[in-house]
Amino acid sequence: MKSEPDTFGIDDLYNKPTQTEHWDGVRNYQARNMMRDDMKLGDQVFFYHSNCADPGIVGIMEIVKEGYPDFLAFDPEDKHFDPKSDPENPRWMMVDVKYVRTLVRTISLKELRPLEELEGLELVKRGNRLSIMPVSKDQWDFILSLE
DNA sequence: GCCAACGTTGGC
DNA sequence: GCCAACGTTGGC
Repeated sequence: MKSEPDTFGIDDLYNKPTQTEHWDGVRNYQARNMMRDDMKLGDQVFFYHSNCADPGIVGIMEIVKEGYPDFLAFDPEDKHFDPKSDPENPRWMMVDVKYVRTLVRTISLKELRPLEELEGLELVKRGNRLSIMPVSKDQWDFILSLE
């Protein structure tokens, strides 16, 4: 899962009282579908810092609440408000994530991109802008072995 | 700040 | 249903 560290980084999650936060503001159908259908309680997730000096994987989180309506979409005052979503028929979903740990170092996109083992990883595909993407068990283990 | 890549919107 | 216009993402 990607987030911009200037907006909400791994340290912000760490500093939450319960080290837990809802992953709000996702307004992309593919990403929504993954939160709604694929992410299960206890699943581990990489925290990725995007749009910053050194984009890459910085930590690990865990799903502590499965997909439910993104209530910010209902709030006209909120920047993520979407008039087409309402409580009767919510268009956008989110999950709750909990901090697990920060990696001892950032595993940068630059470093991951050329690795043969990660061919097929969504993150390193050209032009990828998805903010949530799947990682296979093999890819996960391999990436962590680089830490 | 630039710009390529991509998703969404809306006229037709 | 096509596709041009537009807005956004995110690496660099």
